[in-house]
Amino acid sequence: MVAPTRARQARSIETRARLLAAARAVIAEAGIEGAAVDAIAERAGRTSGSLYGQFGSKAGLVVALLDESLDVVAERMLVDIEAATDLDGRLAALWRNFVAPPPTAQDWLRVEHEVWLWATRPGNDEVRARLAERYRARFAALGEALAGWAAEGLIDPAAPVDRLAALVVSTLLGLEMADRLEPGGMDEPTVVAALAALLGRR
Amino acid sequence: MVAPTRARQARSIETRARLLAAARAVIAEAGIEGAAVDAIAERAGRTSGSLYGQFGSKAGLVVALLDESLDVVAERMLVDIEAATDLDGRLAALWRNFVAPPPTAQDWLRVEHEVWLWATRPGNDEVRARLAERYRARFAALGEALAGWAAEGLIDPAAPVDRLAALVVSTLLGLEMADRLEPGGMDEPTVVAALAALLGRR
DNA sequence: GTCTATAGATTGATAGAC
DNA sequence: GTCTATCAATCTATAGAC
Repeated sequence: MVAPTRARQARSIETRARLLAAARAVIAEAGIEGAAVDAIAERAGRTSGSLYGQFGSKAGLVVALLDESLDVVAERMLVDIEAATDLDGRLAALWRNFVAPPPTAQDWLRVEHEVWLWATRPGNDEVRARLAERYRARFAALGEALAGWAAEGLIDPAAPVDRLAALVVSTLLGLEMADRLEPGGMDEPTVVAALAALLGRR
Repeated sequence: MVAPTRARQARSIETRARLLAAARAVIAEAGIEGAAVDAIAERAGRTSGSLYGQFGSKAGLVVALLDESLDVVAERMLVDIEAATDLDGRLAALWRNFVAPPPTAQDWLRVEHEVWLWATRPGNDEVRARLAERYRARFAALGEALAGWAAEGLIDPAAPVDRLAALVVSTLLGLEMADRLEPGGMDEPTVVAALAALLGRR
């Protein structure tokens, strides 16, 4: 029989997706250590048993979440960057897409922040290595886009472009925290000006 | 009798200091949720009972740690800034003092990062408000120093100085994470150049 | 103010049925 | 692959002696 197997597979895939989405939401609220596996499973409409079947452990779930989150955030950044026409528009889009809208609960950047801090704790060395590796790849891609900006004559970077990309992402994470500490405390013009200065606006 | 009371007070003060130092170390290693009160008390050479006697709860301890940490970090920043003679020297000192030396375990900035993330979680609103208030005061002080730089003609800031201070501290926190993810990945010249660009070097 | 002892709740993870 | 049931470990916090 093939059909029942297919149906099983489909349900398994959906379970995985639901657990990842639930983990993102719960971790954004409570942090990684504060997110109980039962709470995650319950929000996903499953039980903790299925979580262990899918990911083996809580750490395994977090790593899977890390992989997914990194891809999504990186792709969104690139889309934002290429959609806008001028430098200010591009930088504003970058900022707005990740920090501004708390109603739709854009938990992506927040979760990335939690995972980053978690991965850099002593003892999580394998995870940190994996995360560092993935970030290198992301910085390279973002660096290419920035090289394009430089070719267009929009910016005049002082540092190598891939290092510049690391600088931009780090700054965004820091600014995201400042904005969360005091919502609205970081207004868009200030952020855009800061990023433009970092990139060496022409 | 007065002497025994004095001795009691002295021991109480020492207990408080030891618990705070132990909390800093354990939280830097394991995060806030991952730091067990027994582990903190044990490292301080006390028991969890004394912790509750001093701080009432684990959250109370973290808040006390937050207050102390904020003061120390802020004062160090100002000292660094005023010790150096030129702009690059000042910015390099800022960076070096907090991120570079992991042997002596400068856990301050790391703990501040953990606390910041913790305080901005939903449900910790009172703590977040307190932290935001304290940061406002710190940013004002750091802003004054930056205003001095501007008066000296070292920088030409695009944003108001207190907002600029928030920008600098946020960026430092972001860069600290990048450096921790890949130690040495953020070299000092790049960081100094980034901060100088942010401040509007003349 | 600090200790010992312990309560009471919650945690991550496993075993076995289906 | 998912569920039910459950274990052992760990956690925060409290009570009472000193």
